[in-house]
Parts: sequence; C-alpha cells; structure tokens
Amino acid sequence: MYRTHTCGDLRMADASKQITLAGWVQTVRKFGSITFVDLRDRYGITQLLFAENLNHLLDTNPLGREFVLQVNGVVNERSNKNANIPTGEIEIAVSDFTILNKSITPPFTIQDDTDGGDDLRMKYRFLDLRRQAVKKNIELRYAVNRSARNYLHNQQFMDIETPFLIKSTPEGARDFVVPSRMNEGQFYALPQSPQTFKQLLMVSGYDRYYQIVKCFRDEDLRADRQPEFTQIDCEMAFVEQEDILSMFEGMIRQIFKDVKGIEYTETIDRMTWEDAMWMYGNDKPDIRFDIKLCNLKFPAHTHLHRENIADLINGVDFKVFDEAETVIAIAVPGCVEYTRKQTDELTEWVKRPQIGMKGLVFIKCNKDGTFKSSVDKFYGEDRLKAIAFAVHAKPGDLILLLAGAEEKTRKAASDLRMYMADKCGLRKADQYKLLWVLDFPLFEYDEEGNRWVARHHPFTSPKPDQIEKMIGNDPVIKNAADYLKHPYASIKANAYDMVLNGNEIGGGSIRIHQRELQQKMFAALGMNEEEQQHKFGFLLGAFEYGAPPHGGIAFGFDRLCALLGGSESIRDFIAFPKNNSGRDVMLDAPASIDDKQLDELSIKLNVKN
RNA sequence: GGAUCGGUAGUUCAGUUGGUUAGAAUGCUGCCCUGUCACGGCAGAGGUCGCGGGUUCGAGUCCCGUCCGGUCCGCCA
Repeated sequence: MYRTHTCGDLRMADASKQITLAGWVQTVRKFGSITFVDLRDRYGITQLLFAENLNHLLDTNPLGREFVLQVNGVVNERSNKNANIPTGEIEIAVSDFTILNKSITPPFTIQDDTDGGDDLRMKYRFLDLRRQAVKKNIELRYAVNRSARNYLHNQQFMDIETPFLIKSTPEGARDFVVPSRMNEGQFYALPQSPQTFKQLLMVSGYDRYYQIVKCFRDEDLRADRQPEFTQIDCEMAFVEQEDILSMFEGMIRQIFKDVKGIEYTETIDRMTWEDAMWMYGNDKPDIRFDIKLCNLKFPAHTHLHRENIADLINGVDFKVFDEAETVIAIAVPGCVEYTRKQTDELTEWVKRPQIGMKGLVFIKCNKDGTFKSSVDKFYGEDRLKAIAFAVHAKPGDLILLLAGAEEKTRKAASDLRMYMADKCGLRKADQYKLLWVLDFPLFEYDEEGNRWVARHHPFTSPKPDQIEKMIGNDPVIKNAADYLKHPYASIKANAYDMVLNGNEIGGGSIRIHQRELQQKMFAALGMNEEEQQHKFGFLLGAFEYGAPPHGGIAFGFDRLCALLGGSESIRDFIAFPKNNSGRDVMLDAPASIDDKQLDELSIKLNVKN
C-alpha cells in the first residue's frame, strides 16, 4: 500500500498513529542533524521530521524538490505549530522512507507565487498544475460543472452526446476542418456548437437536453477566447422565452450557491438591447456602477429609436461638436480634482488607435456649484450647468464628452465608461451583478458582403409580431449607406444574453420550428433553395415531421468559471490551454504531418513562405 | 490583417546620454546549523543580452528586418 492517508488528512486527533504517506517534496529545510520536509499532494501539505537516526540516510540519498517520496512514521504533535496550514499542528516522525522517483530541478518554483512566466508555465503545464493557485481553479471548474449537472438533472434534462465530426456550414465563424481518408477530397468540420443536433433532439422528443461540450472556432484568440472551448449547451421544447429565462436564472443561482456560497436572491434585471446600447453603448453592460451614457446630440442615423433630446451643444460655433454626428457624455463621480496631467492622459487614452477618437472635452463640476471646462471659450456657465443637469452630474463629478461618428463614439464612450470605472475602483471584484439583455436585432448588416447576416444564428426566430416585416420585404439592400432604413434593420429576435459584470456568460434564443419560416430566414441571408437544401436539408426535412416549438441557451463554461474565480483570463481555468496564436506550447501543436499521412489523405500542400 | 508592450543568468527582472570586467533577487552546488515552515549564515558556479543586418572608434542600449510571447482592434453567427 502506497499510503494510508493523504497529505491533507492528518490532525491532532490522529496523534501517535502509525501512518504511510506519499507525495512530492515541496521543500527541504536542513538543520544539522534534523531535517524538515514539506510533503505535498493534491490534498495538502504535511511536515515530515527526519530526526538524527535517519539524517545520515539523507546524506547518501539526498532529497530534491519534486522528488516522489513515500514515508512511514508516527503522527506527533509539533512543538512549534503552524497556524497557516490545516495540518499545522502535527508532523510525521519518519521511521523509514522510499524515494519512489527522482526529479530534475523544475524550471520554476511550485508555489502560489511562482517565479515562472506564462510561456514557461504553459510549456511545463504538468508542473504548473501542481501549484495550489492553479489547482484551486481546476477544482472550481469541476464544482461549476457538478452544480450545473445536478441542477439540470433535477430539472429532467438529459445529457446526450452529439458528434464532433460533422459538416462544414460556413455561417459565422470559421470551421476547423478534418480531412476524411475514406472519402477522398472530403472534409468533416468540428462543430462551432451542437446547435442543429440539439434542435433535432427536440424534434425527436427529448424535450430537455443539455451537454457540457467542447466547441471549436477557428478565429483569432483573446485572453477570454480559446479555439476549443466548453459550453453548457441546453435546449428545451414547448417553451417560450420566459420559460428559458426562469429555468436558467435558477441554474445560475444554484451555481452561485454551490460554488461561491452566495445566495443570489435579488431580481435579475432585464434590459432590451436598445436600452443597453443607448444607456451603456454596449450589449453587455456592467451595471455594478451607475454611470450612463448621455447623448447631447441626436445622431442622424441610428437604429436606436429615441425621442429627440435637448439641444445643449449647438449654436455656439464650436466646430468639433457642430460637425460631429453625435456627442456623448458621461459623468464620472468624484473625479473633479483631476489635474491637467491626468486629463491629458485621458485624452491620450481615447486617441489610441484602439479607441480612435480625436479628443476629449472636460467639464469639471466644482463642489461649490461652479463649472470649469476645456471649452469655456464656447460655453457659458448656464450652458455647462444645463449639460451637467442632462448628464445627471453632481458637484464633484468630472464630465467627459466624446464627439464623432455614431457607432464609433458610442463604443468609445462605453470603453471610456469602463476605463474610468476601473480607475475609480467601481468594478468591485467581490460584487456580482447579473443581467438579461433581451430583444436583440435579428439581422446585422455585413458591409463587406452588402448583405444581411444573422446576429445570433440563422435558427433564431423573429418576434412573432415582426414576422410580417420579414416575409413581406425583399432582403436586397439597394443603398448600402442607408441600410438602417431597411425594414430588416429593426426586426427584433427572440434572443437573449445573460450578462455578468460586463461579460456575456450565456446566450440563446427561441428557434424557428417551421420549415417555411426557416427557409424565409435562409433566403433573407442570401441562400438560394439549392444551397439551403445542400447545407441544411436535414433540418428543413425534420421540421416537416412535427417539430415542436423550442428554444435554448448556451453558457460559456470557461468564461463563467474565470469570472467566478475572479480572473479575466480563462486560460488558468483550462487544464491544458492554447496560447495567443492557438498553439499548445507543451505539445508544440499544431505541427506538420509526414508525406505518407498527406498521401493517404490525398492532400497536397500549398504553403506560402 | 492591424496597433501596442516585452524578449538580458535555470527563473523573475534592473541596466542612466552609446563607454572599462553586464547586476539584484530567487533557484542551483558545496560547507556550517536540533524546531524550521519564504529557515538562517558563509562560499561558489551560472550570460552568444531572441536572431540577422546596419550606424559608430565603441551597441544590451540607436536604426532596419525577422522570430517568439502578452494585451487590444478587426474577426469571433
């Protein structure tokens, strides 16, 4: 028997027991004739004491970091206790030991605050995973997994596996493709999601399906985006939007309770997509803090339908604002004392290419009720006061104004809102705020292709009262510049996203379940009958055999884990992640394959460079 | 496809205006140490400054190219 206990088990109650432990050597502390060793496994750390009688054996069999060690000994009370670890009251008086395996010196320290950089840690991920800091993330991931499964199981959901080798249907993201040896010149694709399969399962009558499943997208990566990622993928039949929202509010509440010990009892806010864009400039707003965007000039072209607003900025010959399509302001609480240097830094920040604004205007709302702005030359005290009123600014606030083209300015204002909130500590790490964003547009205009694309995916149903708008109008966009005037631009979908602290953690929709409407949808996306049949004939066919009304949602599992673990990056919540370039630096994958393999697959390479 | 930051000892980093022998911490090796738990003390080894080219009397430092990594924009239905 290799061990009677783990390195996290033993306490004072076990004193004087004869035990056997096995684990990894974390540290060796030698004091002349006695030696302390910290032995580590998944469960904890236990201190070993090698007294005089054994110490000479350590001279001939020296222990190094990460050696695999088995010891027999007696549990003793320590004379000096360590309150920092659960096993800190006891130690093992070693009677004999076996080195089960040696280790070369690891390239970085296996501690919470490792000295290893990201790249190195990924290369030696199997060592990195030994660290407590990473292990607790992997444990959290499993806790979220268990919690979701329990909840869904208790709600009659069935976990049904769907295939990974499927057909490429290049709508949306790029597919990863897999060549087929037995079918010369043909390729499978890895699923971007099990979307069509789960819909077919609804047709088959498995009216509550879920799967915690890998999905694959061949797109550029980010700190929160991996080429293969995991979704909690769910679908239900005989449901309306409200059924889905309440079912999955229940799931997220359960996860908060099981994983974080948080009773999230408060109502989960709901907001339309239009409101989110109007008030936050963003379809996944962080509502932990109350800064809202305020339009001071109504944009000439917008899909956000709002009544006109007070004209507070025109008529003073300030060209920057006069010539701008829109002017958007935010009031940042308590920043009135910003120095010239600090406001200059903000200006530089919005001028960075990623934001791309030309400049930034300031209004300081002094505590004595007066105003001081960078545009005093144009705007008198009365005007500034009126603007401050419109922006809901209080004395002590700093108002920031951005001017420019509608979409760009709105996005910049949203980014600036988040940036200032971070600066002011308004995005509190221990605070969680959930939000549903509803009524997304059904279509999005693709400038490059001058056509409509599905904002969510082509299986999303329009709001029932807007089906007319869809079937009654030709999708062709005659004048690209005026796409917002096309009836399709305003069609809303039965689609919803769950947002946590400014991150989209889940999204879904009520699906189309009638063949005719589905075909109309495909046609709207520019797919002719032949293409429809070729790409989605199986689904259209299935819809003719009694497809029930259905809908679903998918949660980004990795991202949810990262957020619950308090991290921006999902990599530390994936046991073996890929780097920024989609490489596995441990395996050194992807890699070339040999000519024989290529030959079997009838593939000839055409590699540039 | 684009922007930006970085690459110097095993590791994490510092390195001034371009100037003699490139430093610190940690890790590693050896010696000392009976109560440590970030043990301590002494000594030591360890470098093609990512790679290639250029400017210069002289380049870790400046310039050009390139590779690798981080972050972001585009992209991600």
